Amino acid sequence: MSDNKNSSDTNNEQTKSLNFIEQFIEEDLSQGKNDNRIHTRFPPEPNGYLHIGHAKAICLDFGIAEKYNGKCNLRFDDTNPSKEEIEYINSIKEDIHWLGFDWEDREYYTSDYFQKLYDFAVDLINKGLAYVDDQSAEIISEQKGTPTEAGVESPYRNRSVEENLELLKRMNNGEFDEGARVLRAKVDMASSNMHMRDPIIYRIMKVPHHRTGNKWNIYPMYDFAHGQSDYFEGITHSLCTLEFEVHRPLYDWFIDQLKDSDYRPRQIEFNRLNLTYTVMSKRKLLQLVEQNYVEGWDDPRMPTLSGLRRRGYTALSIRNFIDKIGYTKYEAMNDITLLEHSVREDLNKKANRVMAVLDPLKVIITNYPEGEEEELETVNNPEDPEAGSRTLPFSREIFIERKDFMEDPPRKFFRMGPGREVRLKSAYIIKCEDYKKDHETGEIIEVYCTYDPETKSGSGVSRKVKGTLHWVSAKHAFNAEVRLYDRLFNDETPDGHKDKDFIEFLNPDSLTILKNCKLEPSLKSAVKGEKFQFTRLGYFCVDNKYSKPGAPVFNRTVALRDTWSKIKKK
RNA sequence: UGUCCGAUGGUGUAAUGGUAACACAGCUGGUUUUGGUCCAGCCGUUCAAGGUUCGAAUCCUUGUCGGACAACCA
Repeated sequence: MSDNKNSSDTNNEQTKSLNFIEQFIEEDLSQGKNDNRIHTRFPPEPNGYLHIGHAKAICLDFGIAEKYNGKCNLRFDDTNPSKEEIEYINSIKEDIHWLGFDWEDREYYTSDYFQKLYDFAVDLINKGLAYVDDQSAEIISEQKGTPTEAGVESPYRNRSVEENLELLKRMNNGEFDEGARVLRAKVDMASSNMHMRDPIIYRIMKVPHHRTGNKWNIYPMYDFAHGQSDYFEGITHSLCTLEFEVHRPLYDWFIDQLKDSDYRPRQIEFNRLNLTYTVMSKRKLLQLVEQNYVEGWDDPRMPTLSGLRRRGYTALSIRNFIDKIGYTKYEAMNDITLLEHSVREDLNKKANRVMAVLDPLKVIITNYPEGEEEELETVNNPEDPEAGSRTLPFSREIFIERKDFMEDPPRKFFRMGPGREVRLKSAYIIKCEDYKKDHETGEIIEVYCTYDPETKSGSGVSRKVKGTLHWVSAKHAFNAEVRLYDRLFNDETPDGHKDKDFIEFLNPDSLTILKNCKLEPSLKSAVKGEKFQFTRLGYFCVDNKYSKPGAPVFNRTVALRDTWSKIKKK
């Protein structure tokens, strides 16, 4: 099964209304801006793994380029060598490809532009638009003012061009300690926009960079690098999240000093992805990893792309989900059930149905000849005729799900109980004649049934019975580990409480490991990443970390919709 | 007491001056050898008040509520 197969879902754009970004772009196109060229970029910082919120940006950046016959660059925003690692770069590239996008040969790094940015800084100094400030971070911060009060100008603001040039050179030579001096743009300390109050554009960091080594002792701030990098790359539309809206005037100010034509990237901000029952900030995800609340960035409970992939989510289901939630300027909270719906929708069409009993209860069919066995045919996927069929071994002793038997069942329980008849899926109708119980513990040990040989599946003889159960032949089943995942948090907005830390809302039952599951023999050869529907239970995927050849470990991606559990609650 | 940005069912989006639509969730019921899938049905006078207009979710004004902004992070 391929994750990246495009279905018609992604191709019905002609009937779909444009989002506000596409509208802006089509306006620009109709006005002939940038010679009708469309060029976007996805600019991650390589300081963590990509999560589903990044996927929203990726789908937009690459999607817009695809839709309008343009290009999308991948650019690593690597301006802070103290936080960034090559491991992250590799995972980011893998995740983008997995989602089904490609940047061809346009893999760029902000560090590629360090020299150009430095030259631009020198240029600003020469124009009297930048200065070296000798004050400490604390003092600079105090002088910045507040959103309602203007800041005050630094005493170093009007140094001579020569002195500024000299000091910048010495900063970069490593002659000063980290934090001793910074380079600031000379904009407006009284601006109502805090970002315009003489922002810091270079700081001293005596840290080797993963690409430039020890060449630099000063590194540009993000705000001094990002907009210009877009400009250097000829980006026409810089799409980013809402919080950068207030940065836009500063980016424009820098480009004003830099540009030599009418061209300038147009920044458009959209809402970030928020999901119920999870957290999305990289800082918080990093905390979950570092403090071992999860097993790593790719823990199947994480909203990271590697986590979702390991959980069994398909790339298409994530893309469809993102398509459904849309892009607006309203800070929305998206219901996780829509993501779950998207993966069920995709897997329903693609995943073969198989027999797996997670909590086994033995059933002995007393009138089935001892030692006899037969192969019963079963359809692989009723939603996909192409999927064909296979056979299932059947014999006198089988396992059913413990929950499918009740000693004293209520009226609406359509499963097995004393004297009741149920169908075994793709096999026979059986009737419960008796059962053995451990009176100490109350545990049901075995159930004794008779089968009706006339009711074999496909024989045409079928009485109406209310329930159909999944099962595996005891003799042919093999034991496997199955991991049931639930939501990582039991609160809708774990990081939305002012007085409580999000860690307090961790769901203690987010992972249940079952070691004694009975699986049909065909599953023995399942390969890493392969996806199935365990009949009546949910969608499961072969774990790519713990599985061994011949000994697959299964992750539950998502349970099937469960009407019975709702009836039970009433 | 600042600047910027928002507000349409429980949730997310659409309607771009002309009958408020779609999806998810929830609730009914039907089909079913998965209590799955599928099918049918139910669930909103668009934050408020004024204005413009034959006509306003849409345009204007004022207000209310929410978010962002004061890292040598990105």
